[in-house]
Amino acid sequence: MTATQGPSAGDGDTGTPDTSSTADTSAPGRDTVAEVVRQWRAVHPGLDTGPMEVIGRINRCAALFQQAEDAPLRRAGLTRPEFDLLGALRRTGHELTPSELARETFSSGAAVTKRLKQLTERGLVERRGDTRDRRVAHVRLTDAGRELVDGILPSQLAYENAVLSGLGPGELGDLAGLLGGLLAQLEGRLTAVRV
Amino acid sequence: MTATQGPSAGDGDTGTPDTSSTADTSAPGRDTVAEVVRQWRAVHPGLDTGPMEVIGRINRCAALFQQAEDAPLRRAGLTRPEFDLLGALRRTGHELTPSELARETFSSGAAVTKRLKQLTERGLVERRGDTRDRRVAHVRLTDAGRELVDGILPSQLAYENAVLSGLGPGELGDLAGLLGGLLAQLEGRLTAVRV
DNA sequence: AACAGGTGTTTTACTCGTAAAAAACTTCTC
DNA sequence: GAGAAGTTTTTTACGAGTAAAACACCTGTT
Repeated sequence: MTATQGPSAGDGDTGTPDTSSTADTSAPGRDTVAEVVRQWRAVHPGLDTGPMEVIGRINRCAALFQQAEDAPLRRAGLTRPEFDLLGALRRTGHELTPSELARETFSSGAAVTKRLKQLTERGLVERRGDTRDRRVAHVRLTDAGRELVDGILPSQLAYENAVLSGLGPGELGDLAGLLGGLLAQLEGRLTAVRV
Repeated sequence: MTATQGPSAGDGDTGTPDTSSTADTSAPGRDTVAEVVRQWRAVHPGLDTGPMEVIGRINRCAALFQQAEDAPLRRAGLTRPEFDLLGALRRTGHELTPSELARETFSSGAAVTKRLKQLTERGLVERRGDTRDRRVAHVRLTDAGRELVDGILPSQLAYENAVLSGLGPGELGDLAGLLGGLLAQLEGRLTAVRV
């Protein structure tokens, strides 16, 4: 979340008139980001804090989600990256090579190698070598692996549902739409942009 | 981003009638999350993927932001957690104890200890012991530390601005508002909820 | 005053991710 | 075909975070 946004990111007051924005629904509890933004502005009065209020909140939300979702997974003896890997195999429905798994889970090849080693030892995935190209491996879920994923998934979704229960269906749809637009742009851009 | 959401999180179609949703159109740039949601639904037709589309996108956006923002920081020789720590000192404007820094940056005490060690060696922060209670330390920015933060901050904000430039000011405000509401609830809830 | 219990900070042991190099192959080119 | 160049996966070395224990110190009670 970058010191820029610290723990919190201001509500409403984004430069746009609050008129349209769901702005400060916030009757009861302002979020942590608001305070951080306030502090930055007190120190650097000229600052344009608009981006900070979006990015800071996204980062903070992500951190809270991760923390929350780790718990149900831990009960199943899995870490999030492990579940990501198993989930990729489950949702694609077919075998994947380590490289494909790396792409699919946004992690490095080395990390995938290590996770596969552990998951194989636990009997959740199996591997077989490619017959044509002996460099590549094909990884698939075992029955136990598939059952584990299918067992976790519903409770995971139920948990996510509970976490978002504060939002009405309209807000949820709005958020999904806005985030989808943002994400499409980020994904299209960040690969091409000189970082 | 949990295997649940994998790399991408579907657009629209959040449980709300598709009428409004950007659904699958897929014209130019669908985001990665959409494909993952589609895959999950193909495998588990009954699934309520609404929450996934929000949480998956938030997680993915956060990952992309972090990756993008790391670059400018690296140029200054700092990691994000280090910058978070310095930023906390800068924006509060006064000394903080290690525990306060841990709270402020959402990290563990042990992590703060290690970072302080490095930042002290680099001459960016200083520490002094409390005179009344000799357990506690007080940490403050050195001149070099303050200058470093102030030097990085504008470029960091400019960078964030560029990254979000695809959004109109209205959308940006809407997003900030919705996220603020969500975050306020998460922060109010997740501490009290039985995880 | 002594001690039980609490708090602030650091240390220890360990896990996990990463970048870079190494291995093991394949494919292209001459 | 032999060797250069590229690919897929694994290994190695290391940096960074965490949980739990250890330290160091304070405070309230008796």
